[in-house]
Amino acid sequence: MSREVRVRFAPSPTGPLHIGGVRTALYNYLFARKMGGKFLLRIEDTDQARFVPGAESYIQESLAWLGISPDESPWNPGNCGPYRQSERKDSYMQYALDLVEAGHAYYAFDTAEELEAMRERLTAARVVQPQYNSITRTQMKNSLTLSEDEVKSRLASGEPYVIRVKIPLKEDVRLNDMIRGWVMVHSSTLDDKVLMKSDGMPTYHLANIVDDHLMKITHVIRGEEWLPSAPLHVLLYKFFGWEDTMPEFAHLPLLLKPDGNGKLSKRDGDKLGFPVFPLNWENKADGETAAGFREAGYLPDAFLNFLAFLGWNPGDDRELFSLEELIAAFSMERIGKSGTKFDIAKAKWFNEQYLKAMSTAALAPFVISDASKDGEIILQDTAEALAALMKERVTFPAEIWQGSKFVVVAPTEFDQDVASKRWNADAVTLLTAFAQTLEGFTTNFDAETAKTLLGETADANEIKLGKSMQAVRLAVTGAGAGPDLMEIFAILGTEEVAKRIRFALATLEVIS
RNA sequence: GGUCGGUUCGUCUAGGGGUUAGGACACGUCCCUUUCACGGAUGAAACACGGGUUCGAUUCCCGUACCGACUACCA
Repeated sequence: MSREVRVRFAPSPTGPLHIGGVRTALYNYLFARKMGGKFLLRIEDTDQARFVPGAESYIQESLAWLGISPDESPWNPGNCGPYRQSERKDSYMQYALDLVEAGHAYYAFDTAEELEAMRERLTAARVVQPQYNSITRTQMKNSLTLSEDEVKSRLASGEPYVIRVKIPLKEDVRLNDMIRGWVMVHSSTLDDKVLMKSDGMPTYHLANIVDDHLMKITHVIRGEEWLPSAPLHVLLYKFFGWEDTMPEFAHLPLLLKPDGNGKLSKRDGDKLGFPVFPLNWENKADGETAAGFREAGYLPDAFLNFLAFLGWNPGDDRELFSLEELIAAFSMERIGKSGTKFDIAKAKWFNEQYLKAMSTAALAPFVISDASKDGEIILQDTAEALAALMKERVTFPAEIWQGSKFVVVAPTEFDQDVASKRWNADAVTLLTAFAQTLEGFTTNFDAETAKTLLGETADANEIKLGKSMQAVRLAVTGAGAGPDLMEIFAILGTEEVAKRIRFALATLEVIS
């Protein structure tokens, strides 16, 4: 029998959703769509202490921005709710108790101090790995060492306790990871992980397995940092008797720092000057902030495309994929095994490609909005004209207005470097004559006409146009470089161009 | 330290017993051009190391080195 594919993204609301998490969500989404299955989102908020208000809505907004919204989630529940573990709290204890009953788990009463003492003792005795396991549990206070009566009375008296999994002494635990193949570990290297915490909440390991089972998850696609605990999870499925529906595992390679080594972290973004989060973030409680790709000017489709290629490739030379195309091309077999260093230059390149492909009409809102921030109200037509002028030469939408606002706001200052090199007698002659020419010109003034007109004026005055061109640009735009000057002339019109030239003529000093 | 995972140009990667080891980003040069970009062309640039298997290993096996993850009543 083949089950409907159901995958989940299960973040913890402990802060802004990290870019690595976004990629994990994306791969889950792509796989679900590819297989005609469902993509669910489950909030893993079992740690009260680390809960951060606002983090959950941040996750929701991030996924919505990218268009990879889940089929089932706390905000649009399916049949397997609730989708927040805190709201499923009551169900976990019984599963833990079942494990105790079956002899696969036990109560432990050790205090934090006793645990610490044990670790110190073991470290002093040069035991390589101090851990609560099949050896050390015989010396601790738990239902394996205490009498049945004592356990009962401790439980009855309300003494705090945890429930720990009882890892078998000698057993090879193996799992067939979709990305890594067979991975085998010996149970003697595993420790008796806490399943139920003393606050009555389950740990990740318990809640995760129980919920994945209850939510009929068929494939667990998650970061490689979970690989070491995967054997424990396999063991838990076995203890629960759920082996026949145990999901397949796929452990994704990690996103690494661009320089040096290690996992990509928030600090890297701060240090290198680019975001490592999808959206801007601010923690109201402690004032912590983080920069987001959206606000930095990245287009969602470009960002998605970039993210998809961090650890996956389609096997051919194509790089530009829409979300639909990613779904069609995606396959788990083509996910790499090794960690991926994060390269912001490539992200910029993707953004440029998508920007170029966008229509000027679609770009206009960015321009209008940026202009209004400068106190300039511009029309759709103007915004589109500026977008047409700039979109092939910028990385981010904000650079359109930034690089072309001189069209709307006439320059009052001129680039001194350019002026000192180019504002010579020839330039002044040419510009004076050109301004006069423009005055009498009333027919259609397009880029082609402007070019002809300027050329004729230069010829008439026996001036080499090439040498004076930058001065012309300077007079009209205030800068020595920028988009096609003739296109700018066409947008400005004869009157405005003439006016600007006269202003420059009156303002700039001629070099000898 | 232990367990697990990984290792092809600076980066992302394709490939896989016999290849001039391919592409993309970034970088250099040239062309286009009124500037700056875009675009086009082109260049430099990689199989971690040592054994083994083999007629032949970058590819398969073993070891070493290096990198990473994990090693909590966090996920």
